[in-house]
Amino acid sequence: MFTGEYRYKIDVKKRLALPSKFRKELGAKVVITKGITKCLVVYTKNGWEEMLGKLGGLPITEPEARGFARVILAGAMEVGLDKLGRILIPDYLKKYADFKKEVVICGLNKELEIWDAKKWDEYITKQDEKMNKGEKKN
Amino acid sequence: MFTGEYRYKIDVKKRLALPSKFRKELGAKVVITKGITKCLVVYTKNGWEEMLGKLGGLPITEPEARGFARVILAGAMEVGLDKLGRILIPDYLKKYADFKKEVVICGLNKELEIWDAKKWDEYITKQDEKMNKGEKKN
DNA sequence: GATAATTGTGGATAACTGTGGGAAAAGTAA
DNA sequence: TTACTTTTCCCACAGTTATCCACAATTATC
Repeated sequence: MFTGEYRYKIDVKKRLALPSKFRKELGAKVVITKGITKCLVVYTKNGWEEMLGKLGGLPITEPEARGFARVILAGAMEVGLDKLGRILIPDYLKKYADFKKEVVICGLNKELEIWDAKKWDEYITKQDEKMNKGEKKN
Repeated sequence: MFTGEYRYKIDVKKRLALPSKFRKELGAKVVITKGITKCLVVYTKNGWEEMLGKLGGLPITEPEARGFARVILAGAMEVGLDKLGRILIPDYLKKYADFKKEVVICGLNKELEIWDAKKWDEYITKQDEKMNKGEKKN
């Protein structure tokens, strides 16, 4: 079970350390793919299998269904953790999520999400305010 | 299992490298044919057999289905990988998919698709936006 | 609080692979 | 045949990626 918010930097070689707390649970390989709100999602091997199961047998002749499969499958990349627990972020995913240098990794129970730090800050501030909007300003 | 998005160039001799990750799984020969949305599809030997099975399941008396089968079958070509993992793209397929120099190869579980890079970018950007459309603008 | 262990970050080196080009072989046309 | 184009096979090189290691800063332990 993954929880919490962690800040890391992507280095010049596009490497990103995953929180050391999570490494045992993540295993040697993970699957990274596109998430909603232009962030990335990291699945464990098992988590990914489950995800694939939901895709199920798609009718290959349907452009609509095929389009969906394209986004999910072509977006996904299996990446190995190096000896120090880092993964490589493929270019196209880095671009998709608009990563600058600093990112936020957050635990979401079964999976992780990776956000560009600035985007996360803005997003979470907004969410915090929404949650507290009934409260008086002080 | 094929996943991810890779960019390659077709050289002057119409050769195209397939992602090195995939070569073991692809084997020495693959089948390349026309796909939906003016892209090309690459099957492994086994994948192609399966595909043939599915085509056989279609009602051959239906002009629609028969047309589909014609395009796929008449479009198909068995091509071998050279020592460096490259295949030759036949002229008529190159024309069909409107390849300029740069193409995108994407993994779709059992098969690969090859797109002209520019076309892919436009397509996938649109799909990405669709996936994120629930998001509020600010 | 001091020492030891862990971990985030950056580099260096070695291996791999994308891409281009050349030579040999095979096909074509005169 | 000869001259010329096209295809096939092989290799070279540059740029990228993988692997290993170092250092500093943080965290844990006693």
